[in-house]
Amino acid sequence: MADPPLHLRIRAEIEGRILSGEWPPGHRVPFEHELMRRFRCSRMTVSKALSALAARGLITRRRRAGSVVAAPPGERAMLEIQDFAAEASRAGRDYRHEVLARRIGKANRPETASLELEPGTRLLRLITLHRMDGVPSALESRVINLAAVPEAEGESFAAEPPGTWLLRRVPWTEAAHVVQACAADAASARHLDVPRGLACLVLERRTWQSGRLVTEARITYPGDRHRLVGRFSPAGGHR
Amino acid sequence: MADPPLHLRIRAEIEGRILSGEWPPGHRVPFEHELMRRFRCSRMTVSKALSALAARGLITRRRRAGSVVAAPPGERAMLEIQDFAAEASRAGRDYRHEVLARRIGKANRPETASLELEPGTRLLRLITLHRMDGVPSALESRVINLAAVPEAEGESFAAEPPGTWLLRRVPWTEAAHVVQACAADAASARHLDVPRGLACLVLERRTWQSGRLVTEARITYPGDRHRLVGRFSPAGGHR
DNA sequence: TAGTGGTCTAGACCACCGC
DNA sequence: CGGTGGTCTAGACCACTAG
Repeated sequence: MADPPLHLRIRAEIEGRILSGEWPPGHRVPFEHELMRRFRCSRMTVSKALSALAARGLITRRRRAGSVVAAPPGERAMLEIQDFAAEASRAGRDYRHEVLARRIGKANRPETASLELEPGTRLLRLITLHRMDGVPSALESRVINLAAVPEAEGESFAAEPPGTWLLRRVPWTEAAHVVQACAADAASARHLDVPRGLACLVLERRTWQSGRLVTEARITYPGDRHRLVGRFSPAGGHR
Repeated sequence: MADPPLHLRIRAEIEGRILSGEWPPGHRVPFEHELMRRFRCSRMTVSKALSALAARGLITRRRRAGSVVAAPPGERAMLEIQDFAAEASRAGRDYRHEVLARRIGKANRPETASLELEPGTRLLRLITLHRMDGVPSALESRVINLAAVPEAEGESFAAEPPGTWLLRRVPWTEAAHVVQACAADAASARHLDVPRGLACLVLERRTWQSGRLVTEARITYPGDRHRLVGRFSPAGGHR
């Protein structure tokens, strides 16, 4: 009859009271020994349930004071960023890319500042056009830190676009994103085959490994051909 | 000398090997009893460490087969969506809003379909303009499900914009977001005081409570005045 | 200072599942 | 079948901190 494990039932009960609003932020959660009595179990079991809730940010636990319902987090959006090839194959479309430019140079002044690089760091700069069924769907301008990914220097990125190549190869520990809308400039409009000035979605992504910048990408999507979407729940899961 | 708790040290060691790439996806993590011997501790302690890694999606645990390093997730962007008032106060700017339109009506056909509502559901429709230091910074078009939030019917939203009001009042369990770029239409351009056709960032957010739609908001930002930003690590934390 | 949560132990039984 | 992880117990000591 008690198919779900006890610690999950304890967790679900408290979670329900918080998410339903019955226990508002600041409300004190029962002490561990109270829950032990109520559920007739050992302290480890209630501790497991409460720790899971704390890990998800639903409650705050303090010694002596007990646990209280945490303030709800600020609003966040979790957006999926599809790999071009994966997105295309799911949609049953043909994906191709072209490397429009590829050159190696040293980080210039603004880059050393904004990317927090050592002066003189060697960078691989790439401009790549992504096509779905032959139609230009995104223009990517990317910088790869050759000090972090030396193998990239010998790579032409003809077979695999740089984003996919890096994702397979370099385990990243941190990423930052900026999303904004921009009018297509002359060069972007030409490559994407859209009118100059068209509203475009620009996604900038920087990726670090243990504090060192691996790559920065600036991807321009024609606004009417691309949407970033995501669905998730406040504490944890996305789907 | 062992200041960090043992279960955290076990977790950190395994985490390090995974994130550094030393243990690629599919690599078998040592069995619990191996870790018990290596760290000279009880099974509960190693189990706690491994469970935390599994909860973060870094490993997959299977009976009999042991634990293996999980495949890295697809790329995701976690973006902060600032509350207007909070954002303004942090930046030391003056925030105000005006409710441009407010009316109650029944869900029309496309809405019942796209929002998964019962036909005839009563909706509160709002159009709100947000200003920073007097300058229009966002135009919001919102629908509130009065079946889910009946108190909204008597609310004028003069003192507090609807997003903030709802966030304080309604605990939500699920949200979906769409971000895209659009050219400002005539009405948006007029309200936002920008040229018609300007590239704008459009954020759509739908929020549910236990499967029932609470609200849908479509917020238009002039593209040159707003950026969505976010920073996070692959397994868990954002900051 | 007393009571809370944080950590840890040394067992135990069980469900699952690859061999 | 046997070994794995999943769960749970009944204790223990300690660090922290509100009162």
